[in-house]
Amino acid sequence: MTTMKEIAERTGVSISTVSLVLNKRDAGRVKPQVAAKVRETATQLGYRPNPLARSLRTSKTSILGFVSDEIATTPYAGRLILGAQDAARALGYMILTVNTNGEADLEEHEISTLKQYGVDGFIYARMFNQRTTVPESLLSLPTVLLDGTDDTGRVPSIIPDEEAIGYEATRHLLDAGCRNIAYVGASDRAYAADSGRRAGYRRALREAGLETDAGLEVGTTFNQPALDVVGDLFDARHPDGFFCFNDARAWYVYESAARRGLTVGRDISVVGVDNHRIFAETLAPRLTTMDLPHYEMGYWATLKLVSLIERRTPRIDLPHTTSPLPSLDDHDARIRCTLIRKESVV
Amino acid sequence: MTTMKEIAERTGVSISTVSLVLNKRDAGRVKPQVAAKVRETATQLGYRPNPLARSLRTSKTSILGFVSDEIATTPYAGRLILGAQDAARALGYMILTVNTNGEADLEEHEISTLKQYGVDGFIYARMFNQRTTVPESLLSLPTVLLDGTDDTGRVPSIIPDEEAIGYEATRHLLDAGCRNIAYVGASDRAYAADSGRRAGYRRALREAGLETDAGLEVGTTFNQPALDVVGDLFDARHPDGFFCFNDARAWYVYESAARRGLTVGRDISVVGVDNHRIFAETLAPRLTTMDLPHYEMGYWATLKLVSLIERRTPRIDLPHTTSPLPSLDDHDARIRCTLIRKESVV
DNA sequence: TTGTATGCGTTATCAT
DNA sequence: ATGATAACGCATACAA
Repeated sequence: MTTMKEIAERTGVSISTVSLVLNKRDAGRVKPQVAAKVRETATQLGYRPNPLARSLRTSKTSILGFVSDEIATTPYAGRLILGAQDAARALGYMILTVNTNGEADLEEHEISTLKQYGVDGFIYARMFNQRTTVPESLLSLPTVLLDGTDDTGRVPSIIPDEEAIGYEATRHLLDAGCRNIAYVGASDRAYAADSGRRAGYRRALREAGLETDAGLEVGTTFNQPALDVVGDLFDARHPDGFFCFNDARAWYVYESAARRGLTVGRDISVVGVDNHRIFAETLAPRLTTMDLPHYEMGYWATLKLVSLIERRTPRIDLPHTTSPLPSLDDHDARIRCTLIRKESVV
Repeated sequence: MTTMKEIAERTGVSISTVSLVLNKRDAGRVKPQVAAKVRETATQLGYRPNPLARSLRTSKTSILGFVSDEIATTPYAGRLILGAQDAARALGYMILTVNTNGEADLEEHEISTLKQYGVDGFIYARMFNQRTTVPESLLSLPTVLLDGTDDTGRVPSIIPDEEAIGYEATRHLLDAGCRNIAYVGASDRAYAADSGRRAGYRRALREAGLETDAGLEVGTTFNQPALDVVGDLFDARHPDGFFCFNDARAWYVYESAARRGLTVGRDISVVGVDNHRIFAETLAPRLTTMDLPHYEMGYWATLKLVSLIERRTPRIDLPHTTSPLPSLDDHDARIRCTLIRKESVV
C-alpha cells in the first residue's frame, strides 16, 4: 500500500501538496506542472487512499450499515443486498451487513457495533413489505427503511407499489380474456402487502366493469389447509383466472387444478408474484409470474441514503432495469413491479 | 463516542495507563485500584474502542472480506452469509460483503477495495460446490474457500461431504424398503457435487448387496427436457425410490409420478437435497428433503479464517446445529449433511 | 507504577 | 505556490 508520504518523497514535494492535488483542491494553488507530476507518480505507484486514516480525520467512513432481520430465510434478500451493493460501489461506498435474527437486543448490539465502525448511515431492511417500527437508536444517523412500511413516518422508505402490482396482475388476466377472476392472498396479517394487492385487484375489476365479490377472494396459510381453501374456491366458483399473492399460493392453484383435470395455461390462467424463483425452473412456461423489483429497491435505498448523507442528489444510472424509477425526493418511494416473465396466459 | 482521552481526564491518569488497563496489559504494571477505577469509568461512560483508529496503529482491522460471485441468484447464499456473520460476531469481527456478478475485472477491483479497507483475510465463497480457481490477488492474505473445490489446493476449503450425502440419502431409501433406486442428477458439469453424490449412492447400493445400474442413473437440465428424461426413467425402469440431486429434480419426479397416477410417499419414495426451501411450504410432508448445512459451512469458514489470521484456534461454540463438526486443523473440512426433515418415506 | 513521546495516513490551518 | 505542523484515537517503546 503506497502512501502520500512516498509520493511526496518521490516527487520532491511535501505531503500537503500531494494531498491538495490528489483531492483536487489545487485550483490555482499548486503549479500545474507540479500537480501533473504528483498525479503521474500517484497512478504510477498505484496509489489508493487509506479510507481508515481518512475517516479518522474526517469522521466520515464511506461505509453504510445494512441491518436486516432475516437475511437467511428468504431467497430474494440477496437481490435487495445486491442492488444496494451495486449502488454503493457506484457511489464509492462499502456496505457492512449485519443481521439480527429477529432478536431485539442483538439488534441493538449490532447497531451500536456499526456505529463504532463509524458508518455514515443505515439501511434498515425488512424482507417483505410489513409494518415496521424503526429502532430509536438508528435515528441519530441518516436512515432509510427498505421493503417495510414505517409506523411513525419518521424515515423515508422504499417499498413496492403493491396496489399497482395487484392492478397490473389483474389487468393481465383481464386482457387474456378472463371474466371470473379470483384473488388468492395471504391470511397472515404480517403480510402488509396483501391489502394493497387486493385493492389493486379490485380496482382493475371495477374499471373493467366487473363486480367485486368477496367470495372470489381467499386468504391461505400453507400446506393442506391452503389446498383445502383453494380447492373449495375451485368447486364453489369455478374461476377462469387467478391472481396469486406469491408463488407458494400459485402452487396450490396449480395443484388444485391438476386434481380437477384442469391445465394451467389452457383451461385457466394464473398470475403469481414470484418470491422463490423455483417456478422459473419447474412450472414455467405454464405460469405467468411477476418479479418483485428487489434489485431496484436495494439500489434506490442506497441512492436515497447517500443523498441524505451528502445532502445532494447523486448522479443516477441504474443498470439492467426495466422498472420505472421513483423520484429521489419523495419521502416514500414506491417502486412498481413491471417485469412479467413467461407469457403463457391463455 | 467516548474516547480514552476522556476516560483519562475523568480518572486523573494518562492515556497510556487507560490503554494498558483496557487492553488487559496491566499485570503488575498498573496499581489494581487505579485499574479498577479506570475500568469503572470506562463502563460508566459506555466506552467502546474505535476500531478504525486502533487499526491505523496495528494494521489489524478485525474486518473480514467476503467475496462471492452470485449472492443474488441462489436462495441459500443467505445462510452461508448468516453463518459466517454469526461466527464473526462471536469472534469480534465484522464482515464486509462484496459481490462480483461473475465478472473477473470487477472481482479484482472489489478485492483491491477490500484490501484498501484493510481486511485481515478473505472468505472466497461459491454458491454451490464447484471447481474453483482462487484469484491470485487473494493469496497475499489468509484466505478460505467456501463451498468450492480449489483447483490448486493452495487454500483450505469448507465443503459439504457430497459422498456422505449421497450415501445417507440412499441408505434412507434402502431403510424404507426400496430396492430399485434411481439417481436423478444434474447433467450440467458445473455441478461438481453431482459425482460425489452419485458415488455415495453407488456405495450405499453395493453395501446393501444391490447391483449398480447405469440405466437407473440419469442427469437432467430443466423444464420439459427434464420431464422427458424422468418420464422415460419411470416407464423403462419403474423405480420404487428416487434420490434427487436437488429439489428442482425432485419436482420432476413428483410431477412425472402424478401423471402416472402414482403418489409420492405411498407408491414411491423420494429423497431430495433441498436448495430452494419452497417444498417446505408446498410438497411437504410428502417428500423427504435433506438440508445442506449452509449455515454451518459459513460458520466454519469464518472460524477457520480467524484461526489462520490469529495463528491460534479460537474457542468454538456453534449454536443451533446438528451437523457433526469437522476439525479446524484439516486443510479441507468436509461437513456432513445430516438434517432430514419431514419423514414421510413409505 | 505511571507518564511522555512518537507514529499510523490523512486533512486542514497557518506560515512562509 | 508550497511546506511545516497539529490533530483524529489508539498502542507502545522508553523514560522517569
